[in-house]
Amino acid sequence: MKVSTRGRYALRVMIDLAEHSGGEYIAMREIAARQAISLKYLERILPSLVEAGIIEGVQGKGGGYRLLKQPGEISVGEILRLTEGELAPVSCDSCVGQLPCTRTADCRTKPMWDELKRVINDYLDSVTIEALMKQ
Amino acid sequence: MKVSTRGRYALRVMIDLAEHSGGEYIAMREIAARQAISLKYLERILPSLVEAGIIEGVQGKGGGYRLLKQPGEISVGEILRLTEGELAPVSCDSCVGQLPCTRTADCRTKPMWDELKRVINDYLDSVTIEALMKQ
DNA sequence: ACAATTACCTATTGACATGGTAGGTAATTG
DNA sequence: CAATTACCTACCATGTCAATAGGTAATTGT
Repeated sequence: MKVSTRGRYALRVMIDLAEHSGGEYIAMREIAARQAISLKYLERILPSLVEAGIIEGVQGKGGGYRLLKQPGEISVGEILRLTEGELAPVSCDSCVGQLPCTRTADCRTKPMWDELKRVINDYLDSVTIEALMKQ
Repeated sequence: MKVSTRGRYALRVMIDLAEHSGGEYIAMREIAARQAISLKYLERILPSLVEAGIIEGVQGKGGGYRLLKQPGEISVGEILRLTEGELAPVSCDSCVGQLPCTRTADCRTKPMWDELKRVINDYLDSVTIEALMKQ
């Protein structure tokens, strides 16, 4: 039941970008230094955020990254789903599709896991990067 | 962000015990067979539940396990905390104790993680074994 | 006495995920 | 020409998960 560094680092980058952006591009090297995160490691985390259209990366001298959306319009849930994968506490694919389920007692817990997933996602979707900045 | 088999198995055992108990003791071998879980593996999961006074184990012929509380008085959160450890999405001990925190941006996320933990625990504490049985 | 059963211990294994490190090429831009 | 992202491969060390295996001891009903 842990969120890994991928997701936590991504959040820190988003906050950093939001705080230091006046529209110009920010080199990832700066952020890596500021946040004390390996540049190479960050390099492997960011593409999913670019792909999703949340940030933009520009090559060349003076290039770097920039937010494409307002901090108030980016939710924590969004970032974590992109970097961590689905925020589901249990991956219960084993039951899905094959009915009747072979593990009765196990599937009796499925509605609860589904609801837990909903609770988690609802909360994380309600928090924005902007809200985090104001802490 | 996953709940491991330890917690999931423990829940299945609790449901099984609740369903098959008329006060008598149930051999763990029966449950292992019924739930298709390795007996040896179960043997290592149960002690924490015994220690917490949720179930009782009796040795000797005719012995086995039994619930010590009503299914309606045992919460899922309780079982998972005993078998999985603390249900916190982030173990942010690094900041605690040392002020001022060295990672400003990271700690800006702490209140959110705390709240997420609360949300998760609140939900899981609201669901009882009895409720699961009725699914 | 005997069989059943939990209680408790150690050790090992295979698979997988995590959290990086290292090094390179290509493309783009001021 | 230098800076910078984009994208790639490969590797590694550590830890966790999910068991498996085997044993001893203690307890209990019959």
